[in-house]
Amino acid sequence: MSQALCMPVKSRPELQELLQRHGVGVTAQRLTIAGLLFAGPRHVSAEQLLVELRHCGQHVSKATVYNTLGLFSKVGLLREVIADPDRVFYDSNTSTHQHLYDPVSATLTDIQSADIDIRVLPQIPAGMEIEAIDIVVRLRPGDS
Amino acid sequence: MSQALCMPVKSRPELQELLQRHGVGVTAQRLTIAGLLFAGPRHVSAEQLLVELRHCGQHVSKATVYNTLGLFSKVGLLREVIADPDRVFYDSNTSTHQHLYDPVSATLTDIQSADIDIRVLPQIPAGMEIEAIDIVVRLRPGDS
DNA sequence: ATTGGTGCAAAGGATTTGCAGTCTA
DNA sequence: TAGACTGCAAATCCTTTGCACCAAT
Repeated sequence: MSQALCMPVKSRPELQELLQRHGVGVTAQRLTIAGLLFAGPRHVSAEQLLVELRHCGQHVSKATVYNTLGLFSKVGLLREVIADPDRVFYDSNTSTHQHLYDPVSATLTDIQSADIDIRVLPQIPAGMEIEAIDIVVRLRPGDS
Repeated sequence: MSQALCMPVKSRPELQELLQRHGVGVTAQRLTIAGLLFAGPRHVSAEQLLVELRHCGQHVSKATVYNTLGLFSKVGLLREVIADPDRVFYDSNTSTHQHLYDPVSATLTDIQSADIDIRVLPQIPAGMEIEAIDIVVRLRPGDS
């Protein structure tokens, strides 16, 4: 993680606006986390984020990391990705796209929308509607 | 769960063959579990299966349920479905198909292959190959 | 002052593991 | 009998919660 991502929080008014626009109260911890996540497209688990924060010398408690990731997801700043039974990943790219998953390195990668073409028209049970269509292409080490 | 599924295990030689064919040692507990799962297409979590076993008056320990589901998945008798961060589902239908997931009732439903059309051609990282393509259509209560 | 947010530690729930006893082949 | 399998409980790991303290309105 580059040093730039550890930059002090006050110098980033655009992050404050981002949180406010989503109805999220602005706090130092949330700005720090936002600074790490919204610097670009990222796929992180709570544990990974916690480690990054420690590397930056920032102290945010584990509970706050979980609460913040959950909150950000709820308001649409993040997208939860369920690809591994052992941990939830959070994707800072909330636009519609799909994923490649390598269970060995526990790494998610985006699939470019040009590389995937889905048409789903299942019968949805009465009173239900589609919330999302999640595709995970699971990888394994090649034969070669 | 119908009474028939709780039927004694010894009277079902086809299940013994099924396990043997997959290189799995035959034991009473595995036959009991197989009897419940392979009576038809099913989507169960470990906890649900444990409850069913109790209803049948069969006693299988929690550890054995987990171990057996893991073993059956490894040898291809079951397919793991990662749709909910809180529990793994096991699908007794191992042929290629996809799922609808209702988080409210924690219920998985098959999507008929006629109702879905996918074309994926992502760039796979060198030395990797596709293990599986998993699609989960996530449902929510309708607006109506 | 009141409300919301944070930290810490404890609680929770799913899954795994260690080990002694039991069953299969 | 030797190796595999099971049960039970304890241990783990991820995540949530309870509660006292701090910050902002």
